[in-house]
Amino acid sequence: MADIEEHMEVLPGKILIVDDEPDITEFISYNLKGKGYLTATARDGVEAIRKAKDFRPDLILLDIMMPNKDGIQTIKELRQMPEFEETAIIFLTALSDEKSEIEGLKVGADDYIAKPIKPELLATRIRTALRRFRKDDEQDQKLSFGELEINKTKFTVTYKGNEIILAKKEFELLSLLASKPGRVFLRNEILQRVWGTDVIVGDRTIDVHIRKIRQKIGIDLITTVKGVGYKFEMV
Amino acid sequence: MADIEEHMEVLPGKILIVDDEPDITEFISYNLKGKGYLTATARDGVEAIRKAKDFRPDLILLDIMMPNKDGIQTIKELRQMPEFEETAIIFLTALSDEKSEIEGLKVGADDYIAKPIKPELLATRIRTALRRFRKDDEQDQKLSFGELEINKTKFTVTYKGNEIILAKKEFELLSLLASKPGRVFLRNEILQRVWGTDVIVGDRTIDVHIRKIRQKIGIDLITTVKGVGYKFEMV
DNA sequence: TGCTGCATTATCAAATTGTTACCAACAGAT
DNA sequence: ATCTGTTGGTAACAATTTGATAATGCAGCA
Repeated sequence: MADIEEHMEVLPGKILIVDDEPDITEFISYNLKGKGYLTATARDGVEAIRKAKDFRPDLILLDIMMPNKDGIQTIKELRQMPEFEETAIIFLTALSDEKSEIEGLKVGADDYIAKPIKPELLATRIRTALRRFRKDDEQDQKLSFGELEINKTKFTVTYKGNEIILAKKEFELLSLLASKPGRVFLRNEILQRVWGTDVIVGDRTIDVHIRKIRQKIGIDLITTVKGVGYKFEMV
Repeated sequence: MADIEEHMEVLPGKILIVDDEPDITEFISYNLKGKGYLTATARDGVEAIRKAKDFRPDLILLDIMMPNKDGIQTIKELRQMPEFEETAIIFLTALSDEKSEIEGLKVGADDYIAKPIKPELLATRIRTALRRFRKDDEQDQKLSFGELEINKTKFTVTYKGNEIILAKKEFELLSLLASKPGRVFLRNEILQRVWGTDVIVGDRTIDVHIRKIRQKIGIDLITTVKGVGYKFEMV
C-alpha cells in the first residue's frame, strides 16, 4: 500500500544478516540498503557473534539452520551477553518448520519470518521490531492529521495551532480512535481498551465522552457507526 | 488526503475463550491479560457465537467438549459466517483425544492445544496463530471489484470514490453476497448467516434490505435468481 | 384466471445515540 | 480546613436510525 518509507526512519537502523547461503544474505542486504538501512552479513553463528560485537546491530536476522553453529545456539549465546540482551532478533526459518519457530521464540527471538522471503513483509517486520525496541529514546510520540496534532508524550492536542485541553479519559479515547484512522472501534472494544477489562461503566458513558471531545475540538472528527462503534476520520 | 504520520501502533489482539469450566476460562483469561491481550469468555457454543459477534475476536480458543453446543458444531457455524471465515481458531482438547483433533482440523481449526494447558506454550501458539492470520501487514480487510470497494475494517462502501452509507444489516448482507461474487446464496442461507440461527424474521425482510442496498448504490449489483436466492455480480 | 414469488412503499416499534443536567470524588489553592 | 474547579460517571429524556412488517403492485406462467 502507501509507501511511507521516506519520512519515517530518521536514523536508519543497523542490521546484521546471518545465513549460510550468500545468495540470501546478498538479496536481503541489497533490499535493506535500498530502504536506507546499514547492513552487515555473516555466514554462520561464529562469524555472526564476532561481527555483532564489532558492528553493534540494532537488529539481527538469523537463519536457524547453519553449519558451524546453528541459530538457536547462536541466539542463546548472544542473549547471554549484556550488549545483546536487548537487541531485536528475527529468525529466518524454512516454511513449515514449526518446531524451530517455537524453539526460536522460546530462546528469545522476537519474531520469525518464513522463507522464501518477501521483501515487503520483511520490511514491515523489521520496522515493527525496531520500533518495539526503541520506544524510550525516541522523541515525542505524536499523531498528526493535517491541522490536528495529538502528542502522546506531552498529553496535548492542538488544532490549527490552538491547544485544546482534554481530560485524561477524553485524551485516551481520542488517542485510541486516532491510532487507527478510519478503523471502526466497537463499543466494547473501546471500553476494554480505555477503561480496562474489569471496570464496569454504564451504557452512555462512551457517548458522553465522545460528545465532550467533539465539543472541545469543534469539528467532528469522530464518526458514529450505528450498531457498531465509532471511528476517527479527518474529513 | 490527510498526511498521516507513521504511527502504526500494534494494538493487542482480542481473544475469546470458550470452555464450560469457569476455572479454565479464568485461568487462561488471567494469563492472557497479563500478556496484554484483551479477553472475553463464554461457557458454551451458543454463548460463544453470541459473544463473538459482539466482541469480534482475532482469535478464539475453543474447547471441544461442551454442553449445549460442542466445539465442532460451533466452529462449523462460525466458519459459515463471513465475519469469522478468517478468524484464527485454536481447539482445546483433552490429552489423547486424537479423534477430536483430527475432526477439529478438518472443520477449520488452525491449531489445537492439549490440556492441561501450559501458559508458555499457549502464548507461543497464540502468537504464531495471530501472526499467521494477520493479513501480511496490518492491512484493512476489504473486498474490491473495480469501482466498488467494501472495507470491512472501516465499515464503508465506496463506489466510484463516493462513500455510500449502509446500515449494519445492509452492510452485512452486501458483504456476504460480495464475499463470493457470482455465487447464488439461498434465502435460507442468507438468513442463517446474516441473521443467525435463532432469529426468526418474516419472508419479505431480505427483499427489503436488498432493495435498500440497490437503491443506495445506484447500479444493480445484486441479481435475483427467482425461486432460489440472490447473487452479487459486477456487470 | 389464479398462483407464485419478488419489488416497492409506507409505517411503526424497538434499538441506539445524542444531549443535558446533576452528583460524588478529587485536586489545588487559599 | 474550606473553598473551588475539574473530572468522570449516571440518569433521564430527546432525537434519530434501524429493521421488520403489512399492504399492494406486478410479472411470469400453468
